[in-house]
Amino acid sequence: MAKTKSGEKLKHRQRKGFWSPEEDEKLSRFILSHGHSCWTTVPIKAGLQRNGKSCRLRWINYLRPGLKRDMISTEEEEIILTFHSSLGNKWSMIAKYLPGRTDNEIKNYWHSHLKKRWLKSPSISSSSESRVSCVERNPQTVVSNHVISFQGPPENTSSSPSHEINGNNKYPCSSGPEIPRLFFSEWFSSSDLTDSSHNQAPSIEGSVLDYQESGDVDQFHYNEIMINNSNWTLDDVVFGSKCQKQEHKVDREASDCNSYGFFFSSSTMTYECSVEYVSYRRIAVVSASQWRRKAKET
DNA sequence: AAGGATCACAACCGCAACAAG
DNA sequence: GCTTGTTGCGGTTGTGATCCT
Repeated sequence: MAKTKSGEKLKHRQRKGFWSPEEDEKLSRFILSHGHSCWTTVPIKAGLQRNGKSCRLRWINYLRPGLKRDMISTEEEEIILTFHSSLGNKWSMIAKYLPGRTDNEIKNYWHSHLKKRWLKSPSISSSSESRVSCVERNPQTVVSNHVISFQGPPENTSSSPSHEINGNNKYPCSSGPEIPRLFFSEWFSSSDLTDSSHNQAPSIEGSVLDYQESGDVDQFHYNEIMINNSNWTLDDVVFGSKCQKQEHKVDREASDCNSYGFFFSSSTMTYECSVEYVSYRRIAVVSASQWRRKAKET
Protein backbone atom coordinates (compact mmCIF):
# COMPACT_ATOMS: atom_id res chain seq x y z
CA MET A 1 0.00 0.00 0.00
CA ALA A 2 1.54 3.25 -1.04
CA LYS A 3 1.74 5.58 1.90
CA THR A 4 3.99 8.18 0.45
CA LYS A 5 2.69 11.56 -0.46
CA SER A 6 3.05 10.70 -4.09
CA GLY A 7 1.16 7.48 -3.47
CA GLU A 8 -1.70 9.32 -1.86
CA LYS A 9 -1.71 11.72 -4.72
CA LEU A 10 -2.08 8.81 -7.07
CA LYS A 11 -4.89 7.44 -4.98
CA HIS A 12 -6.73 10.73 -5.12
CA ARG A 13 -6.42 10.81 -8.85
CA GLN A 14 -8.00 7.39 -9.28
CA ARG A 15 -11.20 7.48 -11.24
CA LYS A 16 -14.37 5.79 -10.12
CA GLY A 17 -17.70 5.12 -11.68
CA PHE A 18 -18.56 4.05 -15.15
CA TRP A 19 -15.86 3.20 -17.62
CA SER A 20 -15.44 5.23 -20.76
CA PRO A 21 -14.92 3.53 -24.13
CA GLU A 22 -11.39 4.91 -24.15
CA GLU A 23 -10.62 3.27 -20.83
CA ASP A 24 -12.11 0.01 -22.06
CA GLU A 25 -9.98 0.18 -25.14
CA LYS A 26 -6.82 0.85 -23.15
CA LEU A 27 -7.48 -1.99 -20.75
CA SER A 28 -8.43 -4.48 -23.46
CA ARG A 29 -5.45 -3.63 -25.60
CA PHE A 30 -3.07 -3.92 -22.69
CA ILE A 31 -4.36 -7.24 -21.37
CA LEU A 32 -4.63 -8.85 -24.76
CA SER A 33 -1.04 -8.00 -25.51
CA HIS A 34 0.55 -8.30 -22.08
CA GLY A 35 -1.79 -10.37 -19.96
CA HIS A 36 -2.55 -9.56 -16.36
CA SER A 37 0.02 -11.25 -14.19
CA CYS A 38 -0.46 -8.61 -11.50
CA TRP A 39 -3.63 -6.57 -11.44
CA THR A 40 -2.21 -3.83 -9.28
CA THR A 41 0.30 -2.93 -11.93
CA VAL A 42 -2.13 -3.20 -14.84
CA PRO A 43 -3.64 0.29 -14.49
CA ILE A 44 -0.19 1.85 -14.20
CA LYS A 45 1.20 0.03 -17.20
CA ALA A 46 -1.97 0.52 -19.20
CA GLY A 47 -2.08 4.22 -18.42
CA LEU A 48 -5.36 4.10 -16.54
CA GLN A 49 -6.32 6.13 -13.51
CA ARG A 50 -8.10 3.21 -11.92
CA ASN A 51 -7.13 0.75 -9.26
CA GLY A 52 -6.25 -2.81 -10.08
CA LYS A 53 -9.38 -4.15 -8.53
CA SER A 54 -11.55 -2.03 -10.73
CA CYS A 55 -9.60 -3.11 -13.80
CA ARG A 56 -9.92 -6.75 -12.87
CA LEU A 57 -13.66 -6.42 -12.40
CA ARG A 58 -14.12 -4.55 -15.63
CA TRP A 59 -12.16 -7.15 -17.53
CA ILE A 60 -13.86 -10.15 -15.96
CA ASN A 61 -17.37 -8.83 -16.12
CA TYR A 62 -17.40 -6.87 -19.31
CA LEU A 63 -14.33 -6.89 -21.54
CA ARG A 64 -13.15 -10.49 -21.41
CA PRO A 65 -13.61 -12.21 -24.76
CA GLY A 66 -16.21 -14.91 -24.86
CA LEU A 67 -18.77 -13.26 -22.69
CA LYS A 68 -22.33 -13.64 -23.80
CA ARG A 69 -24.10 -10.35 -24.09
CA ASP A 70 -27.52 -11.69 -24.89
CA MET A 71 -30.39 -12.39 -22.56
CA ILE A 72 -30.16 -15.32 -20.20
CA SER A 73 -32.09 -18.15 -21.77
CA THR A 74 -34.68 -20.28 -20.03
CA GLU A 75 -32.23 -23.16 -20.10
CA GLU A 76 -29.62 -21.05 -18.39
CA GLU A 77 -32.23 -19.84 -15.96
CA GLU A 78 -33.04 -23.41 -15.06
CA ILE A 79 -29.37 -24.14 -14.50
CA ILE A 80 -29.13 -21.15 -12.18
CA LEU A 81 -32.13 -22.35 -10.23
CA THR A 82 -30.77 -25.87 -10.11
CA PHE A 83 -27.41 -24.94 -8.77
CA HIS A 84 -28.64 -22.20 -6.53
CA SER A 85 -30.86 -24.73 -4.81
CA SER A 86 -27.84 -26.82 -3.97
CA LEU A 87 -25.00 -24.30 -3.80
CA GLY A 88 -26.76 -21.28 -2.40
CA ASN A 89 -25.30 -17.88 -3.21
CA LYS A 90 -22.07 -19.30 -4.56
CA TRP A 91 -22.28 -17.21 -7.67
CA SER A 92 -18.81 -17.96 -8.88
CA MET A 93 -19.48 -21.68 -8.56
CA ILE A 94 -22.74 -21.35 -10.43
CA ALA A 95 -21.01 -19.28 -13.10
CA LYS A 96 -18.71 -22.20 -13.83
CA TYR A 97 -21.70 -24.07 -15.12
CA LEU A 98 -22.75 -21.21 -17.37
CA PRO A 99 -20.01 -20.50 -19.85
CA GLY A 100 -19.88 -16.94 -21.01
CA ARG A 101 -21.73 -15.70 -17.96
CA THR A 102 -20.09 -13.98 -15.02
CA ASP A 103 -20.82 -14.43 -11.37
CA ASN A 104 -21.87 -10.79 -11.24
CA GLU A 105 -24.30 -11.27 -14.08
CA ILE A 106 -25.82 -14.34 -12.49
CA LYS A 107 -26.04 -12.61 -9.14
CA ASN A 108 -27.80 -9.63 -10.68
CA TYR A 109 -30.13 -11.86 -12.62
CA TRP A 110 -30.99 -13.73 -9.49
CA HIS A 111 -31.77 -10.59 -7.55
CA SER A 112 -33.74 -8.95 -10.32
CA HIS A 113 -35.55 -11.89 -11.89
CA LEU A 114 -35.44 -15.08 -9.91
CA LYS A 115 -35.37 -14.18 -6.25
CA LYS A 116 -38.93 -13.01 -6.04
CA ARG A 117 -40.19 -16.00 -7.92
CA TRP A 118 -38.15 -18.28 -5.75
CA LEU A 119 -39.39 -16.64 -2.56
CA LYS A 120 -42.96 -16.90 -3.71
CA SER A 121 -42.64 -20.48 -4.72
CA PRO A 122 -39.43 -22.28 -3.75
CA SER A 123 -40.79 -25.30 -5.55
CA ILE A 124 -39.99 -23.75 -8.91
CA SER A 125 -36.65 -25.41 -8.71
CA SER A 126 -38.07 -28.80 -7.87
CA SER A 127 -38.00 -29.95 -11.45
CA SER A 128 -34.41 -28.88 -11.66
CA GLU A 129 -33.60 -30.71 -8.48
CA SER A 130 -35.10 -33.85 -9.83
CA ARG A 131 -32.87 -33.46 -12.83
CA VAL A 132 -29.86 -33.23 -10.58
CA SER A 133 -30.72 -36.44 -8.86
CA CYS A 134 -31.31 -37.98 -12.23
CA VAL A 135 -27.83 -36.98 -13.26
CA GLU A 136 -26.42 -38.49 -10.16
CA ARG A 137 -27.92 -41.78 -11.11
CA ASN A 138 -27.15 -41.72 -14.77
CA PRO A 139 -25.20 -38.90 -16.35
CA GLN A 140 -25.73 -40.30 -19.80
CA THR A 141 -29.40 -39.58 -19.49
CA VAL A 142 -28.59 -35.96 -19.46
CA VAL A 143 -26.35 -36.19 -22.47
CA SER A 144 -29.06 -37.76 -24.51
CA ASN A 145 -31.62 -35.33 -23.24
CA HIS A 146 -29.91 -32.27 -24.58
CA VAL A 147 -29.03 -30.73 -21.31
CA ILE A 148 -25.68 -29.47 -20.22
CA SER A 149 -23.53 -32.32 -19.12
CA PHE A 150 -23.14 -31.78 -15.45
CA GLN A 151 -19.64 -32.13 -14.23
CA GLY A 152 -18.45 -32.44 -10.72
CA PRO A 153 -17.11 -29.64 -8.61
CA PRO A 154 -13.56 -28.40 -8.76
CA GLU A 155 -11.24 -30.98 -7.44
CA ASN A 156 -10.18 -29.06 -4.40
CA THR A 157 -13.51 -28.87 -2.71
CA SER A 158 -12.89 -30.66 0.51
CA SER A 159 -13.90 -27.55 2.39
CA SER A 160 -16.57 -26.54 -0.03
CA PRO A 161 -19.62 -25.31 1.81
CA SER A 162 -21.80 -27.04 -0.71
CA HIS A 163 -20.97 -30.32 0.92
CA GLU A 164 -22.57 -29.08 4.05
CA ILE A 165 -25.78 -28.03 2.47
CA ASN A 166 -28.58 -30.15 3.78
CA GLY A 167 -26.00 -32.34 5.28
CA ASN A 168 -25.10 -34.10 2.10
CA ASN A 169 -23.27 -33.48 -1.10
CA LYS A 170 -25.72 -32.24 -3.64
CA TYR A 171 -23.31 -31.85 -6.47
CA PRO A 172 -24.61 -33.54 -9.54
CA CYS A 173 -21.53 -35.68 -9.77
CA SER A 174 -19.26 -36.13 -6.86
CA SER A 175 -16.25 -36.96 -8.96
CA GLY A 176 -14.93 -35.72 -12.22
CA PRO A 177 -13.41 -32.59 -13.61
CA GLU A 178 -14.57 -29.08 -13.20
CA ILE A 179 -16.87 -27.99 -15.96
CA PRO A 180 -15.15 -25.85 -18.54
CA ARG A 181 -14.71 -22.47 -17.08
CA LEU A 182 -13.93 -20.82 -20.33
CA PHE A 183 -15.27 -21.72 -23.62
CA PHE A 184 -13.54 -21.96 -26.88
CA SER A 185 -14.41 -18.47 -27.86
CA GLU A 186 -12.60 -17.20 -24.85
CA TRP A 187 -9.37 -18.62 -26.04
CA PHE A 188 -9.29 -16.68 -29.18
CA SER A 189 -10.24 -13.31 -30.22
CA SER A 190 -9.48 -11.91 -33.59
CA SER A 191 -7.14 -9.42 -32.00
CA ASP A 192 -5.21 -12.24 -30.38
CA LEU A 193 -4.25 -13.71 -33.65
CA THR A 194 -1.54 -12.44 -35.84
CA ASP A 195 -2.42 -14.74 -38.69
CA SER A 196 -5.03 -12.92 -40.71
CA SER A 197 -6.32 -16.14 -42.23
CA HIS A 198 -7.51 -17.12 -38.76
CA ASN A 199 -9.62 -14.11 -38.22
CA GLN A 200 -12.54 -16.02 -36.85
CA ALA A 201 -12.57 -18.57 -34.09
CA PRO A 202 -13.85 -21.87 -35.37
CA SER A 203 -16.83 -23.62 -34.02
CA ILE A 204 -16.30 -27.24 -33.29
CA GLU A 205 -19.05 -29.72 -33.55
CA GLY A 206 -19.41 -33.37 -33.02
CA SER A 207 -21.75 -35.85 -31.54
CA VAL A 208 -21.29 -38.09 -28.60
CA LEU A 209 -20.94 -41.71 -29.43
CA ASP A 210 -20.54 -43.01 -25.95
CA TYR A 211 -20.09 -41.81 -22.43
CA GLN A 212 -18.46 -43.42 -19.51
CA GLU A 213 -17.23 -42.58 -16.07
CA SER A 214 -13.73 -43.69 -15.37
CA GLY A 215 -11.55 -42.83 -12.46
CA ASP A 216 -11.12 -39.12 -12.14
CA VAL A 217 -12.28 -38.21 -15.62
CA ASP A 218 -15.60 -38.60 -17.31
CA GLN A 219 -14.98 -39.62 -20.85
CA PHE A 220 -17.01 -38.78 -23.88
CA HIS A 221 -16.36 -40.59 -27.10
CA TYR A 222 -17.17 -38.89 -30.31
CA ASN A 223 -17.96 -40.38 -33.62
CA GLU A 224 -16.49 -37.33 -35.28
CA ILE A 225 -15.30 -33.87 -34.67
CA MET A 226 -15.98 -31.19 -37.18
CA ILE A 227 -14.26 -27.88 -37.27
CA ASN A 228 -16.55 -25.66 -39.18
CA ASN A 229 -14.18 -22.96 -40.19
CA SER A 230 -12.05 -24.48 -42.90
CA ASN A 231 -9.17 -22.18 -42.04
CA TRP A 232 -8.62 -24.13 -38.90
CA THR A 233 -7.18 -27.51 -38.27
CA LEU A 234 -7.15 -29.64 -35.21
CA ASP A 235 -3.59 -28.55 -34.63
CA ASP A 236 -4.76 -24.99 -34.49
CA VAL A 237 -7.34 -25.86 -31.94
CA VAL A 238 -4.84 -27.26 -29.57
CA PHE A 239 -1.87 -25.22 -30.48
CA GLY A 240 -3.78 -22.01 -30.45
CA SER A 241 -4.26 -22.21 -26.77
CA LYS A 242 -3.18 -19.76 -24.15
CA CYS A 243 0.23 -21.32 -24.31
CA GLN A 244 0.64 -20.47 -27.93
CA LYS A 245 3.46 -18.10 -27.18
CA GLN A 246 5.48 -20.86 -25.64
CA GLU A 247 6.72 -23.23 -28.21
CA HIS A 248 4.46 -26.14 -27.68
CA LYS A 249 4.23 -28.86 -30.15
CA VAL A 250 1.18 -30.90 -30.77
CA ASP A 251 1.67 -34.53 -30.20
CA ARG A 252 -0.50 -35.87 -32.93
CA GLU A 253 0.43 -39.44 -32.19
CA ALA A 254 -0.93 -39.11 -28.73
CA SER A 255 -4.03 -37.26 -29.72
CA ASP A 256 -7.15 -39.12 -30.47
CA CYS A 257 -10.14 -37.33 -31.87
CA ASN A 258 -12.46 -40.05 -30.71
CA SER A 259 -11.61 -39.83 -27.10
CA TYR A 260 -12.00 -37.12 -24.59
CA GLY A 261 -8.64 -35.51 -24.79
CA PHE A 262 -5.65 -34.37 -26.70
CA PHE A 263 -2.11 -34.15 -25.58
CA PHE A 264 0.55 -31.74 -26.50
CA SER A 265 3.88 -31.05 -25.04
CA SER A 266 6.56 -28.50 -24.45
CA SER A 267 10.13 -29.34 -23.70
CA THR A 268 9.40 -29.91 -20.07
CA MET A 269 5.74 -30.58 -19.69
CA THR A 270 3.02 -32.59 -21.26
CA TYR A 271 -0.39 -31.04 -21.28
CA GLU A 272 -3.56 -32.94 -21.40
CA CYS A 273 -6.28 -30.91 -22.99
CA SER A 274 -9.71 -32.30 -22.44
CA VAL A 275 -12.54 -31.90 -24.83
CA GLU A 276 -15.78 -31.80 -23.03
CA TYR A 277 -19.26 -32.36 -24.18
CA VAL A 278 -21.14 -29.19 -23.41
CA SER A 279 -24.48 -29.41 -24.99
CA TYR A 280 -25.99 -31.52 -27.64
CA ARG A 281 -24.02 -31.46 -30.85
CA ARG A 282 -21.65 -28.93 -29.52
CA ILE A 283 -18.22 -29.40 -28.16
CA ALA A 284 -15.97 -27.01 -26.39
CA VAL A 285 -12.36 -27.30 -25.61
CA VAL A 286 -11.78 -26.74 -21.98
CA SER A 287 -9.75 -23.93 -20.62
CA ALA A 288 -6.20 -23.88 -19.45
CA SER A 289 -7.45 -24.42 -15.95
CA GLN A 290 -8.68 -27.79 -17.07
CA TRP A 291 -5.40 -28.95 -18.34
CA ARG A 292 -3.79 -31.48 -16.24
CA ARG A 293 -0.14 -30.81 -16.18
CA LYS A 294 1.94 -33.87 -16.12
CA ALA A 295 5.64 -33.79 -15.67
CA LYS A 296 6.97 -35.28 -18.83
CA GLU A 297 9.37 -37.49 -16.98
CA THR A 298 6.48 -39.33 -15.35
C1' DA B 1 -46.11 15.95 -19.71
C1' DA B 2 -44.11 15.46 -15.21
C1' DG B 3 -42.38 13.23 -11.50
C1' DG B 4 -42.06 9.42 -8.46
C1' DA B 5 -41.41 4.31 -8.29
C1' DT B 6 -39.32 0.42 -9.91
C1' DC B 7 -36.09 -2.24 -12.55
C1' DA B 8 -31.67 -3.76 -14.50
C1' DC B 9 -27.11 -3.75 -14.35
C1' DA B 10 -22.44 -1.82 -13.65
C1' DA B 11 -19.39 -0.88 -10.19
C1' DC B 12 -17.75 -0.47 -5.44
C1' DC B 13 -16.70 -2.17 -0.79
C1' DG B 14 -15.24 -5.17 2.73
C1' DC B 15 -13.70 -9.44 3.97
C1' DA B 16 -11.33 -13.83 3.66
C1' DA B 17 -8.02 -16.75 1.60
C1' DC B 18 -3.71 -17.26 -0.16
C1' DA B 19 1.17 -16.52 -1.36
C1' DA B 20 5.53 -14.48 -0.86
C1' DG B 21 9.05 -12.53 1.85
C1' DG C 1 4.91 -17.99 12.50
C1' DC C 2 4.10 -13.17 11.25
C1' DT C 3 3.38 -9.42 8.06
C1' DT C 4 2.13 -7.57 3.86
C1' DG C 5 0.31 -7.51 -0.68
C1' DT C 6 -2.80 -9.54 -4.03
C1' DT C 7 -6.76 -11.82 -5.60
C1' DG C 8 -11.42 -13.55 -5.56
C1' DC C 9 -15.95 -13.55 -3.79
C1' DG C 10 -20.44 -12.01 -2.20
C1' DG C 11 -23.15 -8.19 -0.55
C1' DT C 12 -24.43 -3.70 -1.45
C1' DT C 13 -24.89 0.69 -3.66
C1' DG C 14 -25.33 3.96 -7.48
C1' DT C 15 -27.14 5.27 -11.76
C1' DG C 16 -29.59 5.35 -16.02
C1' DA C 17 -33.72 3.52 -18.19
C1' DT C 18 -38.36 2.41 -18.09
C1' DC C 19 -42.87 2.17 -16.19
C1' DC C 20 -46.79 3.93 -13.86
C1' DT C 21 -49.92 7.25 -12.00
